[in-house]
Amino acid sequence: MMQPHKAVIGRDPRGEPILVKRKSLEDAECPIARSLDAIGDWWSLLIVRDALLGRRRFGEFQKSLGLAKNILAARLRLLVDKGILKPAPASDGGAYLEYVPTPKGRGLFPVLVALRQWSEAFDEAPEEIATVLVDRDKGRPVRKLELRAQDGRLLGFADTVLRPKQTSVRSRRA
Amino acid sequence: MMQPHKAVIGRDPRGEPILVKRKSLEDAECPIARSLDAIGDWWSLLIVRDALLGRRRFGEFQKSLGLAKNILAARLRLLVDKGILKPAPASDGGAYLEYVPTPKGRGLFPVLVALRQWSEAFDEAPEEIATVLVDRDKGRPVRKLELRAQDGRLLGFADTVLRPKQTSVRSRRA
DNA sequence: CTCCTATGGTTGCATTATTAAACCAGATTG
DNA sequence: CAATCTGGTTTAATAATGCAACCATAGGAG
Repeated sequence: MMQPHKAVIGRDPRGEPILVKRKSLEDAECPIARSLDAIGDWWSLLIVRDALLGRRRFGEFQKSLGLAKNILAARLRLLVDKGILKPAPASDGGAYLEYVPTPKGRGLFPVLVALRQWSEAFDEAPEEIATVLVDRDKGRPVRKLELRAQDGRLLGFADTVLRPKQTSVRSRRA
Repeated sequence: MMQPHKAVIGRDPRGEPILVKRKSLEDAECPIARSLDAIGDWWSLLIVRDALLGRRRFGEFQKSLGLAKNILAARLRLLVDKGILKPAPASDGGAYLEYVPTPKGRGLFPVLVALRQWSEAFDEAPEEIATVLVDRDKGRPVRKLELRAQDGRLLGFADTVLRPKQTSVRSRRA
């Protein structure tokens, strides 16, 4: 069985095994690092995207993404472990599991929208993008994501600042 | 018994075997896949985060992130290639390069905010998150990112739909 | 029931990526 | 001009990925 974050990376001069984790970000203080620890690999977010588009079954994901089946199996296990997908018996009475996004999984929607809009704005070949995200009611493209202050002012990157939380005597990393 | 398997997928002009490479997503039609092709690995987004926080130099990134120097060098090259960072002579007159975010790099700000807010909302140990993103003027936490329709209605995941773009008559590639 | 096929994986193994550490060149300091 | 700092590259190891083979279960045909 795979042990994702532990490995012997070598022996010291006395032959002692040196045990080191693959860099894991799960106990970082930075929330961005923490989120990347859950979904920061090549495939996880794409699986979540597919799940939010309504795909549910192993074969659907595999066909849609074209990734190796062992990798897909490992990723699905990870996403289930992290509470992003939940396994459920097949809704059509079939014999196999379905993988359904949890609220935590649906909570990634803004992340996916942000990535989409970044591509739309900065990609070098935007004409190759095949889809548009539209408002279901009116069928018109959505606006860009907006970040606002509590009083409603629209905020850009330069209008924000990262402040240490005051709850404990932690050293600040950023 | 299984035959020894060689993952040779072709031959280059000199007859050397072309071997399996990592999947590239750069010509996907999905803009999320396209963005992940640029910044979808373990470290790139964290480097961008650091750059947006004002870090500029190789040593600053390395100390902050704690990643191997060869990996950092490779990632910086990649981010420069993708137009996310731009190398510039050191602003303090020193001899080395600085890596400065371009507009495309600053355009990742909403992605970083979305990831941060996802952690804040769903992380199992949110008390370990050390910082808050605040409005610079008032010093108060920002609101959650908002997705709106063109007429201003606030949109959730279920209020949107992905629509195929109307493509030109000509290139209807399979 | 047996054979055949489809689905949903696991296993084996070659290749690639990541890592820590050693090394190195140019710039800065003593 | 030696020592040290900065900014990397090289080396050698482990971990992750990709692909095809293999397997287990379910359903249908004969």
